[in-house]
Amino acid sequence: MNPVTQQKPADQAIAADAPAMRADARRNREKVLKAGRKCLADDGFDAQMEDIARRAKVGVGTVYRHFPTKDALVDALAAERFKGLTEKAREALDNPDPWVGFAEFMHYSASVQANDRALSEIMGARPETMREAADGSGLFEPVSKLIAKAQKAGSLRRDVVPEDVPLLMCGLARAPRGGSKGPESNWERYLGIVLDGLRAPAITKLPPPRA
Amino acid sequence: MNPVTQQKPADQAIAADAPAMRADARRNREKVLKAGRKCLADDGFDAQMEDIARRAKVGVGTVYRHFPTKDALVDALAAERFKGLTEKAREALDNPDPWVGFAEFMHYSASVQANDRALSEIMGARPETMREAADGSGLFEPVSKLIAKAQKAGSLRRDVVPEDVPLLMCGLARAPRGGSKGPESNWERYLGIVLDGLRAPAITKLPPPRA
DNA sequence: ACATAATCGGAACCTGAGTTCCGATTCCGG
DNA sequence: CCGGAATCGGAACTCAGGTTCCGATTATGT
Repeated sequence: MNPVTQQKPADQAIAADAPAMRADARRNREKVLKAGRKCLADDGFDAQMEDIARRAKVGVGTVYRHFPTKDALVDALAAERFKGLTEKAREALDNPDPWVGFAEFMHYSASVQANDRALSEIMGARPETMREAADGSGLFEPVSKLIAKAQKAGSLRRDVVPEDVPLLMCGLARAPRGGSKGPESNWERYLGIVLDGLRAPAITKLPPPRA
Repeated sequence: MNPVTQQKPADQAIAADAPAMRADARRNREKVLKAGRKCLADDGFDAQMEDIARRAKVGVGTVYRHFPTKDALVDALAAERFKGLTEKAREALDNPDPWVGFAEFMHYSASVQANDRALSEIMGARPETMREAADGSGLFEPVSKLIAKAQKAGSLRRDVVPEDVPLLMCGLARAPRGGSKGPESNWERYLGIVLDGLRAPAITKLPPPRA
């Protein structure tokens, strides 16, 4: 209504680098991030802002000063995790054995999700957020190379395409919490099965990927 | 406070068979069930009671008369689905080729989940409900036999145990909604990979299953 | 057709959780 | 050491969505 009403910058986190952010502010920002990591990892998206604030020993208001929205906080932390994935994918590219590199990446990816419920929820139920975070961290490129390399070496089945990766990671995302409740689950068994399914030569013929 | 306060029968659906339920009541019950199926399939657990009521052309009160709680309704419908799975597993046992029978069961399981968001959410995020529904429908037994048979025939890897099935189904649950949003996703590709991973002989050694 | 009781419908209520607001507090340059 | 500005904290607000309530409606036995 008011002509000067300004939109909230659509969910972005408040700049962390700010030319001159007061020292206590930066300190609190870190505390919020750390608390957020822990709470979101434990309770997933259900984690409550108040819990995060309490754990950070800070008022809710402070949390909101740094992250205008719960989603903003979640996104920020998701971005962190994806950066980690991307880094790992790059490292894996250096592995002399392309298959081992690929497998290591998958293992890392699964284990991260097993320890971070929020991440696994994003992977499994929020394609939007996931796409953004993945793009933002440039995950696609190293993963594509990883796949191409392993296929050229003849160890990865020929019919998987880079676009399958989100799908695979989603499956992995779900598995961790499958049967039992403990954070320690049987995800490594599941991963083992999927990896064997990804080896060359393929037996089951896959339908063509849908855009 | 009042000494005669009576507890709500802990989430059970109201008996459907009732000795003498009024005809319109039974009719409405059906309408609610049908609407519930559709809404839950589309929106998962987020489906709203009012939407269900509206779709059933009925008031919310009526929904609550038949199902004292949203969970009760969800449970009731989950039970239906699990009954279907169990039936399919029994049929699969009759297949002359144990591997084909097993694969068919997995395919059915995945496709049901691809078309029912609520079911896939239960599989992926509510071990409790899932366990109950599975036990209630006796799913475990035919599945165990299916596995044993396929292993004896030498087509299914030796190191999978019946307890892995929930895990596998969870992964399948997640995959459907992986990358894209459309109800039609690439789940069949994912299933193909997992099936190949389940074939004998195993390559990757799986860690022992955790209770 | 009538009485009675079960059933219906949907407005109103309640709770939980994200978000806003503003007086109190803390930082930092002069 | 001071003053102003940025930051903090947490009470209060808002809103969505599950659940309850009760007068109106409708089915069923006689």
